[in-house]
Amino acid sequence: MAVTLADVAARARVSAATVSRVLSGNYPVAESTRARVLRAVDELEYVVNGPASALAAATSDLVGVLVNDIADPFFGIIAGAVQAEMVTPAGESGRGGEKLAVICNTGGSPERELNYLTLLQRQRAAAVVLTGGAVEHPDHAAAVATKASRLAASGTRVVLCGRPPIEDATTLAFDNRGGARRLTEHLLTLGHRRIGYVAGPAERTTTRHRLEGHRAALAAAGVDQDAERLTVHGLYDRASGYDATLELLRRDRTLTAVVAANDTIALGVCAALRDQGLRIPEDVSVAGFDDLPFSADAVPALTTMRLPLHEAGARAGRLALGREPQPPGGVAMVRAELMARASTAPPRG
Amino acid sequence: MAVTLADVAARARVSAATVSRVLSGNYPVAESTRARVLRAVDELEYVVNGPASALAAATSDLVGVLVNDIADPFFGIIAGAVQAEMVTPAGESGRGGEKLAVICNTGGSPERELNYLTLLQRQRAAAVVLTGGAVEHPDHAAAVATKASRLAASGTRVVLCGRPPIEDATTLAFDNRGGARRLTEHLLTLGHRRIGYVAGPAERTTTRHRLEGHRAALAAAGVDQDAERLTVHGLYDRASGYDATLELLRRDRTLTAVVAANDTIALGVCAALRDQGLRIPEDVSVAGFDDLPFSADAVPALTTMRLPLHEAGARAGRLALGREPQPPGGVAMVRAELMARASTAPPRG
DNA sequence: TTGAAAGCGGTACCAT
DNA sequence: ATGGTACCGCTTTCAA
Repeated sequence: MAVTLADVAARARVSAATVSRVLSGNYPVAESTRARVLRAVDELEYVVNGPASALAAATSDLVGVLVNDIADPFFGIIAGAVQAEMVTPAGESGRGGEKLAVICNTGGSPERELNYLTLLQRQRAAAVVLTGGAVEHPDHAAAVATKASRLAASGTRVVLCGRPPIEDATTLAFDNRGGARRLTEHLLTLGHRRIGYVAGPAERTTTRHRLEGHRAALAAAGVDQDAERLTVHGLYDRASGYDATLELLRRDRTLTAVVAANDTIALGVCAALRDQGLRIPEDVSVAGFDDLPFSADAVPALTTMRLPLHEAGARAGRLALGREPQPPGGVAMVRAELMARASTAPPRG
Repeated sequence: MAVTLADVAARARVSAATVSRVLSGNYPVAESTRARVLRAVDELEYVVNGPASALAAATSDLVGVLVNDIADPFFGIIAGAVQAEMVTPAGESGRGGEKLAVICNTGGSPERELNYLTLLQRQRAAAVVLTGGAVEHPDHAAAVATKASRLAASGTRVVLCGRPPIEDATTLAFDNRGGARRLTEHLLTLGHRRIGYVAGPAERTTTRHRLEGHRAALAAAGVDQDAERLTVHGLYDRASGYDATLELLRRDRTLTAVVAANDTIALGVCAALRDQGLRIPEDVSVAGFDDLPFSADAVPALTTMRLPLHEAGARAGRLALGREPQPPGGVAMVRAELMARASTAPPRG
């Protein structure tokens, strides 16, 4: 039905082997035949059969990227950066040098995560990049580790981006704990003492680490007696931030600051505060995490920790392709940077 | 190296053919042997070789989703909805019924778009979903149409979501023109007469259609003499919205409203207005398009046209899988809904 | 209901 | 430098 290698070979009056060599460009071929082959390819509009070559070569040009929520720009930015690394640098042997980044949306579901890993294993993916916080349930963690080892064993590179290291994988770990700690320290330095915290889902590594950093800062300043009561858990979305804030205000109307586990939550926090007639930052200062592009527009007074998502994604992509040297020990820490805007305020009164 | 069908067959004491039948579930197999096979599969932790089966069956379980900018939630929402349709409804023949959605980020580049279409053709994708506005350059349009036909000819379903129809593809066209028209009509009804417009890149269908709708509304109200001068083009991002707004104010400081070609631009517009000391909506009303989740938080006073992105994506996914009947004529129009918030204001003075 | 065997379209080793 | 040719692992007639 479709044009095959053999058709091209016949037209170019060479063997299939030669055509294959021209196309993959990993073997010397006389310039004249090479030209003849390429012309035949063009004339016949030949397109390589991916599955066939993946089968024969025992490896495909797919790279899987797992994300928790593709509608969240946090993951969009990372995924986009990974994918951007997949295109061959200009000037290469133009033909088919690219990998195909497969972005898989797990929705944060452990089952779907494993499911996608299986799917990618089935596709004999060249690499898999797992992004974002991991679910901490022990069974699931073990299952993921097992799958990762199996993938690694079958030649698939495994890269983690934004979650704690596991064996057989290269890791770019985000400094969630340190970032959160410094964020809260910033508020403490401004004089805030009653600080609410809106956390993410309980069983996520990002949730736990950021909360730990926050608590550590409070403890160091000796103002952590109310920490438990001033923490509310929810999802990493706007609605949760909104609801959690109402709950926080119910528990303590005298809060002077609220820290959100990420910027999306922070937006909900701000909306709730506004609806309660509280001004930001005059009445309540708000801090977030990630510094997504719209954060500053949404709330000019928002203070956030900025993670270099684009760079992290790009690096993860290069690691997945084996284009960048492994970090020492297989683990690199990605630092977070404080974006304290001028309008962040000390507590009122 | 890896476990193969033959290994499973041997262990289950059946032929490879039988194992294949059990796994694909499209052929009667005795319950007893079926159980035996499945047990062998589990024991050996067998994972189907995707490329091999794609080669033999001449079709793969990949579905490509092309997006212009994966970091933009507009596309994230659509892509996520498409992907969500790929998982088999619970209760199905659990094993391997799922398709793998491949989200491809073109970055709005025509070359990359074609490139990805080739890549997907090479993978023998089961379907391809093209989302978002199309580039209008005639050569490129022709090239895309050709590729689409070729894909369709080789059994790949082609679905368009948010762009104008082409042959051999099923289309969900967004009502950009009508939506934009109604949006501007809303502002006119409030009494606005000097309305600025921040458009997207000139060669995009979405850009042109939305601008046409805006102009049509102005013309119908007889206030389009300044339309040309009050229109500034840019990219579909925040920075462009910011810069364009400064330019608009330079051209006419007495504007009472600004319409942005999408919500992301609208955020930049708002930021610029704020920085110029103008209040929203007291001094200048702002309207956007798409109503992304964060819009209302960012600017409570923002008026937008909401496109049902999630539903559109879900539907596109079902069309890609052949699970939903073709719309009559192969083209369905997706309506936009006006989200006029209470705080939208009539012009000052 | 099950098995045998011929491909599917490349790849890569071995010759020439 | 080029050709011949065994596979790669699964699907799918065709027979039994």
